[in-house]
Amino acid sequence: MPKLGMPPIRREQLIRATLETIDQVGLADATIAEIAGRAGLSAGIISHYFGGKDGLLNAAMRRILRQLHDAVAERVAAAGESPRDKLRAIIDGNFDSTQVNPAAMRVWLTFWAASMHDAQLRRLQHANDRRLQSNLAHYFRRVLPASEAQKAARGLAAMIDGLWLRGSLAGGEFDVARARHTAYEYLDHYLPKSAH
Amino acid sequence: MPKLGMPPIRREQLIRATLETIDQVGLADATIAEIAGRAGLSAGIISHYFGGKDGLLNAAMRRILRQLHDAVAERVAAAGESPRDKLRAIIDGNFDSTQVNPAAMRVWLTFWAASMHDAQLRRLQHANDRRLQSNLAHYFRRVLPASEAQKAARGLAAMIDGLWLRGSLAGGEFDVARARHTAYEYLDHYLPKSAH
Amino acid sequence: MPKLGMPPIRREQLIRATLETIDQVGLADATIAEIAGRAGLSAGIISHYFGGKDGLLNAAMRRILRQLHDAVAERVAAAGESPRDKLRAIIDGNFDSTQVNPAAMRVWLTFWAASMHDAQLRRLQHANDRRLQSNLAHYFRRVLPASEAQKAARGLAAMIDGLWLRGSLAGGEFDVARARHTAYEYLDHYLPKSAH
Amino acid sequence: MPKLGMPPIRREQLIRATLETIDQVGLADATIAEIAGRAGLSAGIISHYFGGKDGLLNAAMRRILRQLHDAVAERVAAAGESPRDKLRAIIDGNFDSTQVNPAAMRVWLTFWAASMHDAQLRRLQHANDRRLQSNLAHYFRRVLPASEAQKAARGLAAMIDGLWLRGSLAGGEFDVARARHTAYEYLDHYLPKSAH
DNA sequence: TATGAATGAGTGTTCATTCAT
DNA sequence: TATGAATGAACACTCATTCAT
Repeated sequence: MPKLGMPPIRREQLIRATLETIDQVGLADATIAEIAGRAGLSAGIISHYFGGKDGLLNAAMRRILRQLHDAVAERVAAAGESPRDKLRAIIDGNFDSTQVNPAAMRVWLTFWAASMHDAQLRRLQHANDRRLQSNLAHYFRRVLPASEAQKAARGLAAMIDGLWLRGSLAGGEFDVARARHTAYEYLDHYLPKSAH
Repeated sequence: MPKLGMPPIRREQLIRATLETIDQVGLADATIAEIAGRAGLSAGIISHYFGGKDGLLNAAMRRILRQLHDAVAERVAAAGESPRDKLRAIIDGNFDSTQVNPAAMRVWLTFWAASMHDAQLRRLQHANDRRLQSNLAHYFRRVLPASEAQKAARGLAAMIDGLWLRGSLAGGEFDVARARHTAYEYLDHYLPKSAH
Repeated sequence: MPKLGMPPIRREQLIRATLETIDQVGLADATIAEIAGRAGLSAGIISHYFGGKDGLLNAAMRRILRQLHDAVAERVAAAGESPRDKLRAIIDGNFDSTQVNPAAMRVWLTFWAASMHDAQLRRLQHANDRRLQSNLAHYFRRVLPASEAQKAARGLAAMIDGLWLRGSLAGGEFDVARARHTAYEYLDHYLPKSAH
Repeated sequence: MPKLGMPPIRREQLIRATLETIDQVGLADATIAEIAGRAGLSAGIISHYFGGKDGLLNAAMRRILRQLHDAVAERVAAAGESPRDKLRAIIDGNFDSTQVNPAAMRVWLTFWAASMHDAQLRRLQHANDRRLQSNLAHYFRRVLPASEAQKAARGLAAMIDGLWLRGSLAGGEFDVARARHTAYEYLDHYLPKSAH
């Protein structure tokens, strides 16, 4: 049916329905019938577009990783040129409102847990981890020796993820201001005074 | 031959097998056949002793919560009488080696994610949260006004859980010394100088 | 349910139901629900006993191969000691009434066609082919040089299978007497006069 | 642009793709997507031209029956006028190279098996059987009394099909010369000496 | 004429649960 | 007390078919 250009629309619908379903009923109850139903489509179409449920979950996880990446990239692009500005932009991107709302965090934690026993999801997770760290290390290297920069990047990455997860555990609203403040302090502790 | 006293032994076997299974293959693949197999028992017995899979998972979660509780209680009992000693004992108990090894943390995170969409597990989770907080508040109240004590307890509880989860994310060994140090600092920040 | 000794009975029931189903509705419509229904059992039990549909079909094909083997072995054991007697017994076994009734032949032809595109079934088919031929060659070698024996065995095997299939195509009753007569003539043509 | 004359071309493409698919992957895996893909067309078109998959399979079987019919008719037309020449021509047509190559035989056997449980295909099969036999009987009647002619036709038809199937079972090259020789002998056995 | 998006019935399989022993 | 045979609902997936364009 020459309703051309449907594929990207359908994929989008299905990925959104997947994230919504995981948020609301959890991964264990996220059957393809449930997901397709929320998307207003039939179950069969999931295999048609994503090759199967695994493909859809994979695409859904990629989606939230990409949203995070985009949120960070935007802020970094808009930031000033100093390493400190760039690093603060990375922090801000990670605490973007698209990332720290309750629904997103529930989905994140779900994928996190799932990735512990699913090779494909773990790969995505690790790629994301590495990207955050190398991104941080890139800017630290401008003002710190290589080994110091690595250490600082590792520490800040852990702090960001830690604050992040601490937020998802709290259940209530994520206190962005406070998380940002904590991360900023951590950052300044590693930056040479001259770079402040 | 009735084999008196079998029930507690069987329950123990099955709960251990459940935790081991969740650690190794994940909750999604933790079928009762798999669990019973690891326990060296038949699948049917799970319904016999726990009323069903849900009952077993519930019991397994209670088990790890109780282990945490015991680890804390022991330390508190052995600690000095000052609020600071007691509060440090609570922190130490939470970072006990039975709690921060990779397997235990994997299971914890799994239950954490599951409790987001399972009413029974959520209840256990919340009860545990409240217990930690009221425990902390109890000792804070000895040296702080009620409202201050509440706030301090809430903050320290979040810090403990946060450090804890940050550790499970890191994947490697949990740095107990550092986590304890961070929590101690947080604690001293809230305690009046006179209580140090 | 300690109704001990059920497995072999169930397997038997299911294999019989499979052959009956293939005979009556064909392989394409031989769903596990249909088969299990004819056996008076639930569909799930097939995976339980045979690991899946493939396993059951495999077992069913093995069954008819084994029945053929047994029919031949019995006749050979009861036959006189001369190569001619043994070879005639092999022929007779292949045209045993358990093998040449319409239902059996329909199932045979079905498996034959299926084995053209199914690796597992083809393996069974070939193993059976080789067994028939080596069985024939064994007796031919007593009165013929090796290479001659091979050729004779190859020829007689083809003749047996050919008559057999010709029968299944005819649709009506298999004319055992005529098939046997034809095969005997073929046999005598290869045997040295002294061996008649 | 209506592209006049497309229908017959499309039908041809699809029938060929069907036979090719059945040869290579078997009837069970001959999905319409697979067939349409081999034809370089979309899946929907099959229902358009053949009303559905059944219609296509029907047409494909008709095709191979017609190819056989044509091969026979050609030879009969070119043959001498004696019954013996005509009958030999019918035999030759059945062992035409278009009929006895491995691919054609695999498809034949597949349809054969399928026709055992599919009313439509069985009808085609029987019509073909009857045509062969009445064709043979027609020429036998010139030199034999009616009842004798029927019997001879039935025998020769069975022999032809039998040799044919025996060939498809052998797996290797079909020995046309030998099959023809066997059928000729059978034929001469029934023909009155004067008709040789 | 031909497409390809979409459906939904049907399939094999898994698995928690039941129950006779 | 404990088994393991058996069930049946739920699942992901396949595929012939339909239909708007």
